[in-house]
Amino acid sequence: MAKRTFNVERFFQALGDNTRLRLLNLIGEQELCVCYFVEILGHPQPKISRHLAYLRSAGIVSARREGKWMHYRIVTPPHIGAAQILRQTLDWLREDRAMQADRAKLSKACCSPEKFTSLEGAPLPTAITEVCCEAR
Amino acid sequence: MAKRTFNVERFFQALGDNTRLRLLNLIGEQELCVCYFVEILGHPQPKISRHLAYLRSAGIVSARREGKWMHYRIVTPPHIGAAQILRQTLDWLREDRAMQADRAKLSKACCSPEKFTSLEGAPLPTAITEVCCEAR
DNA sequence: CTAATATATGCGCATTGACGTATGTGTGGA
DNA sequence: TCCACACATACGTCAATGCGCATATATTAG
Repeated sequence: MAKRTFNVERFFQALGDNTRLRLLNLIGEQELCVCYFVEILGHPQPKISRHLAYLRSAGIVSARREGKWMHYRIVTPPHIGAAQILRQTLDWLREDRAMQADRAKLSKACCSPEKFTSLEGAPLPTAITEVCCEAR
Repeated sequence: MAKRTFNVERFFQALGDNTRLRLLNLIGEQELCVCYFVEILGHPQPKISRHLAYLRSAGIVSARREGKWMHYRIVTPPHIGAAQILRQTLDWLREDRAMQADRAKLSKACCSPEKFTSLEGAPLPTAITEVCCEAR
């Protein structure tokens, strides 16, 4: 399914879109299902889905199905250079105001899911579960 | 002329094209004039020029006129994150076979300009002059 | 089997990007 | 002043991309 040969052009092209950068920023070190992206970014679901497909075709994320939900996580690219660049990009995003706001909203959604009716029944992200909810 | 506000999307989009990566690889730490790109890459001059303009619009390179020649060099982006990513990208390119071949061809063109009639009279690159010709 | 939910994909449209070809612009030499 | 040279830009074309909207697919519940 996913492209076999890692493509440098495709890699950078995938990073050349703000929506996709926001998605990557939200995923971070965890595994997230699509409904969170839709809720946090406030964009129509097909748009989110297509951007995730783009990231997948570029070999930057992978998808795992769990029942009705699709979980996305960041994949370490086969090339060391690309891996370093991806990590550095994520570090860079972490310092951005708007990206921080996105992550804060995600934390809130995980800790207080009652305020996000669209997320009722949605599986919690992998790592955020502890990070976020143990802190309370 | 060049875009005032550094744009992250534009930055990555600029890196998402092999021709532009080859140009950046050729420039490296030096200053090169357009005729070298045309000669080494073997692409039509307008194509090279347009890609250089793209890189310039993305704030990745800057141009300096010296007589008839335009010298291009890599600019350090204003954002630390972007600067690191750009440097890492250049390091990554350095390890690529095809990119090494490009640089080798450039060295040859500088050391033996008599074999590259299109480069007669062209100003030598800034740093390659010593690096390449002192070694012989 | 049917319905509902979560997600993916098809379609039409507008924008951008890459390319070749032709032409414009700036500079120095005759 | 006119020409040659180095480079940039305009134009037309075609492919890729992004988007909204509608619809298809997969899975689970009933």
